[in-house]
Formats: sequence, C-alpha cells, structure tokens
Amino acid sequence: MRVRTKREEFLQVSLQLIHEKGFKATTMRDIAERMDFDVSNSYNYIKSKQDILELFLFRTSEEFHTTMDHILDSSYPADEKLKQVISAHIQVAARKPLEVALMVNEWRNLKEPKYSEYVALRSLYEKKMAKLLREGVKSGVFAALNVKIATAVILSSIRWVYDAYADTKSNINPIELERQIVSLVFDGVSH
Amino acid sequence: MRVRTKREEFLQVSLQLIHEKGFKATTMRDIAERMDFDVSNSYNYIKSKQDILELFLFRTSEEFHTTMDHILDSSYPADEKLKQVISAHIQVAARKPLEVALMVNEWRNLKEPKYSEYVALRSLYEKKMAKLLREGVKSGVFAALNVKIATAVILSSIRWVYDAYADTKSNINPIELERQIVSLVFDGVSH
DNA sequence: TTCAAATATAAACAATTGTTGATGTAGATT
DNA sequence: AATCTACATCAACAATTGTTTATATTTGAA
Repeated sequence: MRVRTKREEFLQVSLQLIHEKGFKATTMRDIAERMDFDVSNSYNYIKSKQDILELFLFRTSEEFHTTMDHILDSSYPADEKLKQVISAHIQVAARKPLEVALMVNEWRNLKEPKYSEYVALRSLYEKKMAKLLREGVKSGVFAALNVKIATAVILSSIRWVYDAYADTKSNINPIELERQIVSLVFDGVSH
Repeated sequence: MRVRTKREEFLQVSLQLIHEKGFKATTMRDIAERMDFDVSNSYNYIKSKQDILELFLFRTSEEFHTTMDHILDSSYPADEKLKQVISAHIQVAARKPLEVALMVNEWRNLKEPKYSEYVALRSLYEKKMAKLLREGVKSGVFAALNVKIATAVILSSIRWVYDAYADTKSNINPIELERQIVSLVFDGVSH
C-alpha cells in the first residue's frame, strides 16, 4: 500500500498553484498552506523549489520527444506524419494541460545548467519538425515553403491548445479540435 | 531641449532587462545598476515597479487595437482585412520586438485591477479577429471554419514573430516573413 | 547671479523568501 | 517491546526585495 501518494498530491498541488500564480509568484508557503501543513514539511517531498519545476518540465518534454521520435521513425508519408504530430500534441495537451502550460510559460525560470539543457531540448524539437517539413517539401506532398518559418508557425499555432483544457470553462472536443487544426494547417482559411 | 531623455533611457533599459530576465526576476537594483546610479534614484522616473510593466503593456496594446480598428472599419473584403491584420502585427513585432515580447510573456504579472483590465483587452482583440473571420465565412471568401478555433490558431501562429527580432541573431526579412505567413494561413502547407 | 527643476546618494524600513536543524508522533514491521 | 519510516511542527537564518525619507549636487533659464 501507501505508494508515495502524499508526494504525488504535493506535486499536483504545486503544479496547480504554479499554473494559477506563476512559478516565481508561488511560494513554498503557498503550496504548504494548500496542503494544510507547515512549510518545512514540504522538504520531506522535494529537495528544492527548483526541483518541482525541473521535474515537470523534463518529464513532459520527454513525452513530447518520444512521441515525435516514434512518428519520425515510421514509414508514413510526411503529410501523414505531420497530422500525427499535431494529433499527438493535442492529446497530450488535453490529458495534461497544466504540465503543458508549464512548458509554455515557465521554462524561463529554470536555472543553469538546467536552463541551457531545456533550451537545447526545445530547439531539438524544432529541428525534428523542420526535418519533417523538409522531407514533405522534397517529396512533393507540401508546397515549396520556407521551412524555418513554417516550423515556427505550425508549432506556434498549436501551442495555445492546453489553454482550452487547463481551466474547465471551455470544453472543446479534442477530436473536433484536431479536425479543425489539421484542416487549417493543411489547407488554410481559403475556399 | 532635454526632453525627458533620461527617463526614456531608464524605461528602455528596464524593457531590455525585463526581456532578458523576466519581470519578477528583474529587480529595481538591476535596472539602477545598468543605469549606473543608485536604486533610490529610479523613483524619480517611475512611481513603482508595476508602473513600468503597465506602461509598456497598455501602450502597446493600444497600438494593436487602433490598428485593428482601422482595418475592421475599412471596406475591404475579409480576406484582404486578414492580410492587413497579419501584416500589421509583423510590422509592430519587427519594430518593437521587446514590447511585444512583454505582451506575450509578462502580462500575468499585472496586479488587480490592471490585470483584469488587460485580460479584457486581450479578449476584446480576439473578439475583433473572430468577427473578421465570421464576416469572411459568411461572405464566402473563407471556408466554413470553426471561428473560435480558427481565431486561436491564427493569433497564435503569429505570436512568435517578435522572437525573430528581439535578439539580433536571426534577421528575417519582414516582407518575406509576411509573404510566407500569409501563404500558410490562407493556403496551408498542402500543394 | 539667482532659483527652480532635474538628478543624484545614503541609510534605513518592513516584509517576504527558500531553506535548515532539531525534534516529535503515529503506525507498521521486526 | 523495540525499531523504523512516513509525516509533521517550531524556530530561526540570511538574503533579497520594493520603497521612503532626508538631503545633496548639478544645470539650464530668468
């Protein structure tokens, strides 16, 4: 029994609070108060405040990377791969919106050397997307686009998705969301 | 002569520093040190640290809104209006990348009641974009898209642009950038 | 030269922050 | 019964922070 459930609760509360107030604005006392125990007790669960951020950031980043790698390694054509990358992102963002929110908003608060490490992972993810697009342009399934710009545009155009699931207000159906985004990315707004 | 140039310098240094380290991580002492004077002197130029943030955020927000309003008020067809909104955003982001960076990254650090005020402006801007898209769908220049989702996707897809101009490393030509983004938004990646 | 405005410093403040160390308790395991 | 582990508190720390007050210097205009 008793499988670190208290620690998981602590981390979950931390995640929620950091989402609400931002990492810097969230104090260890804030977290402890919501857990209903003293600040000092927090250090029975984590080594430092920074550790909370690092834990979520690198764990979720890895999830994105392994998914991306599986898709890139497949033998589907580039357009199918792009659809899968978009689909995968939406699924993660719908399942773990707070973790994705952290990735989008709080990575600047990492300290060296973790900061550089994370920035490298980010830039690697962009490189993987660029490779996918270049593949599609070369094989002719994509138009002759500027890969650098297209990478930034596409990644940016899905970056907001977590927001539709982070606060329970607007509950968009992930399937419908995927259909719409894929349609926009592939064919744009034009008729 | 001597028209508040020292204050402008102070604000510019603040902007740069906030861009580098984030608003919360930037201390009044950091700014003063880069200005080469004592912290206390800073308060001859601004009322409080929050004021620096508010000043840039609301000033730049207004610039976006007036531009958007002019475009909406014109009699161009919706597709032409959308092109102009995208073009205008890119021009502002290229001319004032640090201000736009602040809008993207630091608005969460506003305090009430300015926070709510700013969030309302943000949501109003989205509403204006949604109206533009709805107009285009109704008139048939756009496909039958989900306006809510399309709004989020399009606004998000240009939100990164400041990043290409904030640090001088990658100098993308704004004209080429506009051409590429418009092409992606209107026709997507497909052939 | 005089005088007001702009620009600067020194010293201190109250509050907040992340973290540590010493210690206690309840329940499970030996 | 003895021990170990998870979970908790209390007190205190050193550092940092935004801001204020009182005061001085520089400077441009009258």
